[in-house]
Amino acid sequence: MFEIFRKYLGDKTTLSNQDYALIESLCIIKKLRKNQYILQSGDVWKYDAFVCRGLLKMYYLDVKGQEHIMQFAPENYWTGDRESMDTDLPSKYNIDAIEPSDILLIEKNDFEMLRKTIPEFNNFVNQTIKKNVQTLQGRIHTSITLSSEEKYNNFLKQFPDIASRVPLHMIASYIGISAETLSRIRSQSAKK
Amino acid sequence: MFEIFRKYLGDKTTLSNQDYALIESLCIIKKLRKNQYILQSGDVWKYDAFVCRGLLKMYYLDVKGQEHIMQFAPENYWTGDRESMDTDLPSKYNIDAIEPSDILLIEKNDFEMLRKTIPEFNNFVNQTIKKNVQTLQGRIHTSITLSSEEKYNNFLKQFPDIASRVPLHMIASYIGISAETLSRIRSQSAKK
DNA sequence: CGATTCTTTGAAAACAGTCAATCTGTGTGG
DNA sequence: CCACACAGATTGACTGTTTTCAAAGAATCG
Repeated sequence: MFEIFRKYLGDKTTLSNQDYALIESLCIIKKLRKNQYILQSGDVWKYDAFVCRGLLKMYYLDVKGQEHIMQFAPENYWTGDRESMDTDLPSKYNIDAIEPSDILLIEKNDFEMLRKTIPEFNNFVNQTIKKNVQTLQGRIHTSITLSSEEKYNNFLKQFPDIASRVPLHMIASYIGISAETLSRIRSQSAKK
Repeated sequence: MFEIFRKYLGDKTTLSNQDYALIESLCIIKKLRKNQYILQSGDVWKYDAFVCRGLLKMYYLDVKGQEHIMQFAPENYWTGDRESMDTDLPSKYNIDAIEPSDILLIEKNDFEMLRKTIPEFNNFVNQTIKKNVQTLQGRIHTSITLSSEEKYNNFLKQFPDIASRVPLHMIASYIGISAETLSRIRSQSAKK
């Protein structure tokens, strides 16, 4: 299972076998069943999580028990609540597996150590953070700019793979509209 | 004017006079009149910009000519289009001054150099980026979770200073609703 | 003062949310 | 292997919210 992570890193960096050995020694392997949590609101998050296989979601549960999806994390994506990790405060969010998944966890301090000891790894992480910021900004942009229909089309364009793997109501939750509205939007679009 | 930046840095870091001298030598001072651009869509952004005085906004102009505000940057905030800077691609956004403003620009390469030569400065930048990520995530959270009224109240709580300095229609633009709707929401709230 | 920008208001239309019922497909246990 | 339960999707009717357009009132600035 580490092989997948190794391959991912190999695409983005040039690390020595020693580096890989060090990284591997710090990885905690976790196999998740469908619906299994890796974070529940109230817990403090202490890891960086890399998804090798499967699909997770991070979401907020409001007072009415409704789910608001902040992020989908398919294979080769990172997930976790950075805010909780950085502040050591309990998380507002939940993360669980939409599909049976394999993930790697690296403990916060180990991760920092890796960044300090392997400059290449650090550069790679900085790159990843930059991309992440771009993604977040893009989502804000679409959320204040686009109509519901445009948001949906944009989602399909941006995450075609995810769109076909998750139920419609989760896409609705992600873009911030009700499942019924999305269903109607989609049937309207189909007519054209 | 550098004094303001120095004070800001002093609050967050412990730098030597030498460090400050180096930083100052790379700062480009810019005074802006009201409505003056520092970035227009189509340009490539190449700086980190620190606001010493005044208030800027970063926004997207849609096909109808409507403004969608991505960020307000008052004194002691950073602004700029990181995406354009990181990718060297033309920006989609505009940045201009809502109030007469004084800003400091540090050229992208100089900024990187500072991060490499002054570890304290680098740590500080990393902290700032973390906070920025939290802010972005928080905004996504509110945008998919809250009603229009709640978004407005949340804005007032989060940015009371800005709320009193910008016209209502800019707040509306920032939270992603029409100016008329916000006007009505506000008069409703007043009744209670 | 005159011009511009900002805010408010009204009325109509478009849009989205809710609730409840039905339909569909899938998978599990008997 | 069937029947049933269950999760997801769709639809209708209704309600509530938001947008749009237009016009009129404030407020601000040179």
